[in-house]
Amino acid sequence: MADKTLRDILQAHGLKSTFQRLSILEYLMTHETHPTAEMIHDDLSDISLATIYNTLDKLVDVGIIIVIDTLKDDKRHYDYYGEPHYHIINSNTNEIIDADNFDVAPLFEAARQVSGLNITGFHIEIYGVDPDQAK
Amino acid sequence: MADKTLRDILQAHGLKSTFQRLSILEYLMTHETHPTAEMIHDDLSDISLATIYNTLDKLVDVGIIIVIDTLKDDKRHYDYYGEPHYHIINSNTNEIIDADNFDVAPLFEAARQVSGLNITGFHIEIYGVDPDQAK
DNA sequence: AACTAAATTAGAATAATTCTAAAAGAGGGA
DNA sequence: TCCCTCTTTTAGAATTATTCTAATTTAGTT
Repeated sequence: MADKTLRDILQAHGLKSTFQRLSILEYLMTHETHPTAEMIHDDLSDISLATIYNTLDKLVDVGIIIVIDTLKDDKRHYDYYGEPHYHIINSNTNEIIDADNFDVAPLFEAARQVSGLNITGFHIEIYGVDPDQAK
Repeated sequence: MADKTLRDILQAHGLKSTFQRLSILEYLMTHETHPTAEMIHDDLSDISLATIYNTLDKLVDVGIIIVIDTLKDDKRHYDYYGEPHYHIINSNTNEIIDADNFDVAPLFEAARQVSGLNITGFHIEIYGVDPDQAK
């Protein structure tokens, strides 16, 4: 992961580059674990927890990452959002799978028709269970 | 709203009928406000806040209602889930619109293909802004 | 190199939600 | 109808993820 690229991403969204932001962004881009603020802080322990939260908020605001807060653990999980995608959550394990094999255009159009709004984004979570488990 | 019907709904999901559960369920069925626990407690002030939370958890567990916790206000909102539907959120006002003009079957099939899971449910939030507002 | 607005930080504060343990109630059976 | 047992309700305390504060440091520009 070239440092240059990370700086470019931040700059493209109007964010100053700092050691902390570069580290956190790289962390999110290279981990598929959908971590919480605390999990990031455990691994990047030189960065204060306040900065972890501040930075995550900023990255969410500009759309670089998104929040997943529909898990049962009462914590916010974060996900690098380079390309739009949806989430499949295994209710047996709470594992989150990224997927993009679905065209959201018809859904956007349906939402526009109902609401009259300009659609700007979406959050989709699909829940499932292991096929051999009762529920 | 016949009391009988409310009891039937609870019973069909294996929940005992209590005055508190009947009141909270009726409240959710007759309000389109997607209330928080606190909002429900404000209106049903004879019911303790602990019971509001306990009951909401139970109703979510059996699938009678669902949680919406992707708003910016850091509170959980609850929604009667008589029929499956998705949510359109106006980012200017945080208003939540219920909509069902979209067939989720293709999305379920896509998710099944990717994950191999038995799909059990979904949460969809579509975000939009008023057309005449920049963003 | 200096300047200024923005970012970082430690620690305190907040507040939504959960927990505890005691009292009340629901529903089934006799 | 009256127990009986298990579940539900409750007030208030406890928890904890997240936010706030105010002082320090830093990034990016002149």
